[in-house]
Amino acid sequence: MHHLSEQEQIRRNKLVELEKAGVQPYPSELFDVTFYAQEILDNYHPELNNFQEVSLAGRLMSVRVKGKASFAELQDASGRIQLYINRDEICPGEDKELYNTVFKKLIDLGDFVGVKGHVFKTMVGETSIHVKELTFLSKSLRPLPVVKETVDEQGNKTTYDAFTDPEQRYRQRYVDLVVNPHVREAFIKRTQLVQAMRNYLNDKGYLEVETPILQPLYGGASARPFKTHHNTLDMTLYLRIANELYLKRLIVGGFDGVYEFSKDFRNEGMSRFHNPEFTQMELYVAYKDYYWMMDLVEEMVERVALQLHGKTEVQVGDNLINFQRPWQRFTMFEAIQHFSGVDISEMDEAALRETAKTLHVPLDPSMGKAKIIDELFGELCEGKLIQPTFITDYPVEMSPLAKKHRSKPGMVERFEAICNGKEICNAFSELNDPIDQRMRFEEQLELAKRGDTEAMVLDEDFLRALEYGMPPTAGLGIGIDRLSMIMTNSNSIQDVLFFPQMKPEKLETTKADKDAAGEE
RNA sequence: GAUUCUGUAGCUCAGCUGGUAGAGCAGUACACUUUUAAUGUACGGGUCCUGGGUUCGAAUCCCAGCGGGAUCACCA
Repeated sequence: MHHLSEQEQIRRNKLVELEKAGVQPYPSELFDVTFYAQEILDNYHPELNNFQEVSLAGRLMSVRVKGKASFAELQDASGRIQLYINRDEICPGEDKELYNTVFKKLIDLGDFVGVKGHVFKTMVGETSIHVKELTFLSKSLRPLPVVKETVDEQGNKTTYDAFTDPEQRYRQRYVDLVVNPHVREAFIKRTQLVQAMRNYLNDKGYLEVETPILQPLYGGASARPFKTHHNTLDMTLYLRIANELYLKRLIVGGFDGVYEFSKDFRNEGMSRFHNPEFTQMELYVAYKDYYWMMDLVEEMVERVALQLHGKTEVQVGDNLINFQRPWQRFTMFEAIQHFSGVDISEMDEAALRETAKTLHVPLDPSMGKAKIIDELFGELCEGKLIQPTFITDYPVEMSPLAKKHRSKPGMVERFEAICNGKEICNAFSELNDPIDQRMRFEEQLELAKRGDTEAMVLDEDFLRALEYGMPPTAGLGIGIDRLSMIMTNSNSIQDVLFFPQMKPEKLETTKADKDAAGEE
């Protein structure tokens, strides 16, 4: 138990006083809610005389006592609406305790109440609930930050004492959500984004599936995994870094379109674009290739933008991004030529190194040809690609699960979509030649031997599946957090994750902490 | 991981070249029956992130640590 502040102690005292006054601070029975605040604000018209019997519940966010009548604001899941509470209306008889003691003394900002009454407009024109019945629903023992707002004649909002400290906002997201309505909006948009994608994929007839998160071998991406241990089996398990290899097994098994929204885990650095656990949507469709998949991505993302914003344009920082089809398409070489003026498509490693030097792109001596090309692209192009753009045809060395290009030696049939200077998806014609796949895995093993901690591991069972035969397949991975950042104009991944990963704060040690420590 | 900024009341913040800690909101008490950042009067509230050091004296200066933000590097 932490040390109680003066205000917390006062609220605890009020809890006792409420019970003495015969008011349950945490009643059990349901409270029947018939309307949301926003519905009333949107649809109430005095001449229609509508909303004459309403029942709402929520948190009291402000109270202005004016003697025997008071104004308060009730915040429910939809928004805020003003309450008008008149002493003699909620206390029709001789006993005025509900108003004088319970409402005026024992109810605090943040407490949950239910109200019944009718809607009207005050003299200054504010749509309000004329409260006839006030029901106490739940006591709040900690004071919430009090954020105030004014709106001038032009409709410009000025906020006072906004709750802005990022650390507190992320650690106590519940508080952030209560007092910062824009935060709630961003998360609703994220959910709508996922729903729009799911609806799109379901309309196409693809099957949403679930594959293991705890895996004996990790694969499908180049990344370091989290490692854990299963006690009964006494074996090491890894948290998945991607779901690619399991989904392809399902294509082998005869499903011809499968997708999964998956939490993946990568044991790597954190930044405003990286959280240790993040969400991807991966999709695999049989008998298709990467050109087909590009069309799908365009259509799906355009549809997401339309569903979230009602238009294909989305403001992201200083950029207005337009998701309308078709998107620009560049091969990697074309993109580099476009932004640097240099055609590197026929260059060997030495010439590439020379080019990098003249373009001031720093290189590491250990980098091979493919890595240099990737570096050139990353340095010269990626940040400049603001409008959604497909970059196609990557060096084979960097894509061990992608099919070799049908006509360009040394390349694979792969594309990424870049938007606002960042990758939002990665896709390819899937490698389904089991002999080629085995060789690619073996090359990864070589990389690992040379110290590459992110090299892929060889998955015998996956190869066995491929040997039974997998149809030509197009595969896609799309970063949901990244796409959410764009669609909600968020500058940090922490703004699209309810509970971003943080170092533990100093709270009193709990029993669970001690147990966990004891087991190590 | 590097650089840099930052940590003071429940919240948002001031606190200068070191001298017993301040404001607004929130809280408490009183007044006020259509107010709206309600208003008026009075009052209470602090581990100045933690630990060392310098000093007669540290929120302030120095060192170390912890948390957070931003930028950069690796990665989705």
